[in-house]
Amino acid sequence: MTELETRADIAARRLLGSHIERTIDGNTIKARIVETESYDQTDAASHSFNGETQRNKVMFGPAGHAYVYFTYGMHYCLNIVTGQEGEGSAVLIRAVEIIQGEQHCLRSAVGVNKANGPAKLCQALGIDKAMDGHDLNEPPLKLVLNNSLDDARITQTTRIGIRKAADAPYRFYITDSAAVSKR
DNA sequence: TGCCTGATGTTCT
DNA sequence: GAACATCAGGCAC
Repeated sequence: MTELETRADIAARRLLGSHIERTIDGNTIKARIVETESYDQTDAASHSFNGETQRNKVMFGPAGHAYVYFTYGMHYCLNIVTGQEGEGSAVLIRAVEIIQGEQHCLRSAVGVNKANGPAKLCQALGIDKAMDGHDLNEPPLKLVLNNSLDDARITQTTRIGIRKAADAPYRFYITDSAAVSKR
């Protein structure tokens, strides 16, 4: 996972087009990452901005691990830890496209609406706090890097759904994907 | 189509 | 006690 030991914004670009393999009850769901946001310790919107806490300690761990946090009382969001150990940087997975095993998803919505939001994709893939700190080299949640995506197909823009540092252009998505979240 | 609001619990100040 | 990296449904236009 050394490719993720880099700046969060660079890692966020690399993660676009990569695959997540989620195994539930022996069934594998494959999803392509189409939208990401990067966060690091210099960023006021990041959980790591105010230093390490019990909640965000995974962010300060080694790259290639999952940081899952609970928000708004009912939703989980999946991040992938990037950068060097102790750096406190991570990439939020905002949206994925299900490319295999859609029938095994734990969410009933159809088509691109299945996983076009950070909380929706966690629901669809059955990701919760049990996955916090999970090594993404191992099942039941694996990250398969794929750097074949052409830079010209990536759009960089400002993040959404946050108040702090909302002007920072740390959101990345695959321009021609239908699964990119609207808000 | 687009804005508003309720649901809900963890975390931090 | 307030903030929060959200979502879905309801309502007005």
